[in-house]
Amino acid sequence: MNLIEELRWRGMIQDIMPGTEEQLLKEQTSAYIGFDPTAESLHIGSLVPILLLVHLQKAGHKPYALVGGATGMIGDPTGKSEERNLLSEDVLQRNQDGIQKQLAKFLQFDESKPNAAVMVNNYDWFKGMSFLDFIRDTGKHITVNYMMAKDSVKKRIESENGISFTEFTYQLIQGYDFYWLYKNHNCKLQMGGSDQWGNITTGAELIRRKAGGEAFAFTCPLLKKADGGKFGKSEKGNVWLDAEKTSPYHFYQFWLNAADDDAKKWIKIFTFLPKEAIETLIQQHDENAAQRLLQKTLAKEVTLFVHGEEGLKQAIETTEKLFANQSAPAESLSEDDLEGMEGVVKIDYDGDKVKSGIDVISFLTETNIFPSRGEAKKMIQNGGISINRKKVEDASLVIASDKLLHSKYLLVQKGKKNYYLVKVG
RNA sequence: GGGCAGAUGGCCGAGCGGUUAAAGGCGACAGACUGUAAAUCUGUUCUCUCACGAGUACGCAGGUUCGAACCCUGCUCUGCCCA
Repeated sequence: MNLIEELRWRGMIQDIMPGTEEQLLKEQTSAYIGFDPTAESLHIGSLVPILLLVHLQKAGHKPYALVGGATGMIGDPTGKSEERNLLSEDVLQRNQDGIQKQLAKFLQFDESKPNAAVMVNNYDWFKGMSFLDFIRDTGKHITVNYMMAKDSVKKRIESENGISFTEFTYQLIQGYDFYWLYKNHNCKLQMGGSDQWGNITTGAELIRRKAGGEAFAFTCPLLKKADGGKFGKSEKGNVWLDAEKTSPYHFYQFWLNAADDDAKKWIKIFTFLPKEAIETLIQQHDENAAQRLLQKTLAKEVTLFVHGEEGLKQAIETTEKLFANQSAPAESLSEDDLEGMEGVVKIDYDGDKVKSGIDVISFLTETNIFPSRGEAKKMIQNGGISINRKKVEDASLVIASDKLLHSKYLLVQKGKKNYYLVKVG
């Protein structure tokens, strides 16, 4: 299978410009994807573009990861119903640094290889450019009519909030990136999420008109969950690639909780398992879905890719302790089991209060598991709180020393999946 | 500069003098069911409170009224149209 065939089979191609496949077969091709520095860390939504670059590099082509230091200052109107707030420059700087660090982990930057990955930042070529230069040299090549026809712009023009000139120019700025990379790095291909199609074609158009060159592109579908929800959000919010922001355990849990239909799609996209292996897995899963073989494999592979062996090991260990034997009493967990649970929120609590006995509600608020007594009470009434795996039925329950595991721990559950280990000292 | 329309809880969106902490939907959280799924059903969803209750809230500032998200005045912002 060639690269495009492979990606097509994996469901990673949405739109593709004619000639792209031929170009990739013809020669080693340089290709780029841009990443917006909207946050300090990338999240799993950005994993798809990263994987595109990885596949590309594996196929012998040369990947360029572009960090949008300049475009991030403008704000992409794509998919946004209203004007965004601009990020301040120091926030941008911090975000760029964080993202660069992460990208470096996934691609091969070894310069002795001809297809070593390259990191670029579009701020480098925009910072010295004057407005007049830009509108004379670049703006002149693209008509406003062309720009307005783009979906992202059209929607905003029709909406009641309108679109600022700043965001309107976004596609030109991004288009210029493609042109610049074409000119300076012979980069002929741009990839991205399908929402980027409009911006990408502007760049290709610019290369055609301004340089008389030929450019190619393809996009991958934007992921949604089977229930229509946004991909990449868990109960905890965004799922980040940074272990500090989303622990390997929570990361692993995200994939483990994928719906069946999603798991079937995602395993193709997010793992490098070969076609036959995946087909076998899907078949096995259909025979016995309750085993969740697909989810387990998916979670394992992706966690390994992002967090490495050690992160995966910890994630699985914690998962097994917390979920494998749910009917087992909490007392069966050893001290090491409790201490070793990575990703579980650990809280220290005043031992004297437990010795003299404390009501659950005060306990839950003083440990900051709940911000207010009212909320804690409501959750107990809803049956959403367990302590040491026993559901708290009565809001007036008193916690005393006899509840402690190994005389110093309390395992608190908020809902089914949120665990807190309270260490009493 | 002129005219018109609009600004309601995380979002959408009703309300148009008292019964409105504000219908309905979405989202979110929890429970039951299950496979730590999906679908479904149930509960919760301004803040504080065990509770009774209290405090804030319908763009901002004033005013009319026993009483205003709803009426009046001024201001701010947004969209549309005209110059």
